Amino acid sequence: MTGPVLQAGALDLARTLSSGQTFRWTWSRAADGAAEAMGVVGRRVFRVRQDERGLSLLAPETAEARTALVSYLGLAAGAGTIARIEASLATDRVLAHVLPHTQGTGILAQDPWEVLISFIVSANNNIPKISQSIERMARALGEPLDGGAFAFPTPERLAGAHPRTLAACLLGYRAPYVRAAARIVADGRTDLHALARMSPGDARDHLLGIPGVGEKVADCTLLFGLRHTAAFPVDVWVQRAVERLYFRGRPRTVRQIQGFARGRFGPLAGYAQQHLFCYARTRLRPGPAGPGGTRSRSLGSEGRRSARPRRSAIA
DNA sequence: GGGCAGGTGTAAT
DNA sequence: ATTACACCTGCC
Repeated sequence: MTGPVLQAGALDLARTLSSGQTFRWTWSRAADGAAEAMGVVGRRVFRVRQDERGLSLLAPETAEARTALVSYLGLAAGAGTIARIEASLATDRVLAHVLPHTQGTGILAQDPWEVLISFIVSANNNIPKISQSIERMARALGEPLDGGAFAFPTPERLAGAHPRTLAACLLGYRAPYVRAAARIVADGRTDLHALARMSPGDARDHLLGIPGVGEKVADCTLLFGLRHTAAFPVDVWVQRAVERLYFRGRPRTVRQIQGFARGRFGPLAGYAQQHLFCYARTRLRPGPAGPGGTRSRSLGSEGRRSARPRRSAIA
């Protein structure tokens, strides 16, 4: 029996957890075909499921865990928040066509420390390897949890890690950045919770002073860790989507795209970014990928008639 | 086997 | 302020 259903509103669990903002969730197929997700949040190992009945927490079965999950999923402000935000975004002509493919994508309330390190690791990297590196860091340096899982390492543990340990996590040339960032946080030069109380601009400036943190990683930390929803991280996918959908495929600099996003989406830019990112990942992907064979190469505002190809939900 | 993957640091203009 | 380049590593 699945436990009581949570008030998820319009949240789409699969889309949210696979939208590139977190790297610690895996998927499995339940006996009845529904997708179940397992992930480490803080010191808890969550098992979550979403089907026709709604969203349910399979484990841990405690009231505290339920509260923590609701908070983590960004539902603390109320289950209707996502629907309201999407209604607002839909007033944008382009997003109105994007949203049918991406609706339900929420923004998680993650630990800014974990977000910071995860996105330092993400630089010039690919998603499977990012997940693998993070998993190895947890296994090597994190607190053991139930079920053979491990918590994300603390700043102190990561700062004190032997270079060989970090090398075994396949961090490559990012290892010194991870180490330096961990030291800065561990010794208090950066107080991530204090950053949460600063203005987004000041917090961003501070983050940019951390080794391995450029504009993209700083904006990801602002958005996913500090919940500054005006932040607009521009990665290659978002850049691609904005150029295609808003500039007729003409190249734009990251600077131009940031300025565009700020003016066009304002305080909801972060949400717009999530939808554009998901859209690009599922529909603007060049070349063949996945079991379905070749993907459509057609780009731009055409090609939005058929249902999107169901990506196998394996993280 | 060269290129690429959710960028950043550095050295040049 | 902008541009070019190298970069661990696994995968195609």
